[in-house]
Amino acid sequence: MGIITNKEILNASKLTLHFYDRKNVVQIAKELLGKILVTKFDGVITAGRIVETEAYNGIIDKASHAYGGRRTNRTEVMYSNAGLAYVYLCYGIHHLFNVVTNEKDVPHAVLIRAIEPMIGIEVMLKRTRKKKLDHTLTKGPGNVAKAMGIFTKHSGMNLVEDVIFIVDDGLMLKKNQIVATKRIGVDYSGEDALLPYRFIVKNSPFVSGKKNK
DNA sequence: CTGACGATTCACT
DNA sequence: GTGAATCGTCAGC
Repeated sequence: MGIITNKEILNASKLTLHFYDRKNVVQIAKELLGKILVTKFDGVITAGRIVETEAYNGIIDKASHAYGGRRTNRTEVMYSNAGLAYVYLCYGIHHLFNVVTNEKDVPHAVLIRAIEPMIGIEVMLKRTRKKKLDHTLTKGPGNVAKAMGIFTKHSGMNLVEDVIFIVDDGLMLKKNQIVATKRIGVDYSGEDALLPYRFIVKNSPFVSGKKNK
């Protein structure tokens, strides 16, 4: 979806608290498509275009860790102010990166499920121990966090700072490039598993749950 | 303290 | 399509 330079990333406008603190988490998940996720650890920048997200709609969403108002050490960050990272370990192996939305005490979040690598591909390959770039590098939430160098220790980090953040370079997706589907891996949540809370950029080879390898 | 399990990925049949 | 990997979290005792 286009080349971008290091400089352009840093000149693009970073999403602010105002983007994250809105009430409609599904709308935010949709709007995050096309934005650019950036990490800058010790001056090393990696970045990729977001092409797949999922909304988790707080205490009424059976698929959410915060369903029923469940409040634990792990999920506490979702109850914080918007614009923080919620990162947790899944299956003891994978670190999953989410963006906390809505106001304090409303535990909404958006899971970033896939990006298209743009900057720091060599670094991403090293982090993931992969030999060459293909769509498995950043396809699926576990792979996104791994390639971007995001771990559970980053949970609670403020996305308005300069370490993990999201920028808008002005790319506008056409309406017909965006598809809504049911979420992945949440079959345990009954009828809520059917909600159209997953958003993907049509035809992106980096979107999960597709053929190829 | 204990046991069950997960917003996944990958190798293998 | 099936199953293993691997460990922090959480409910229950």
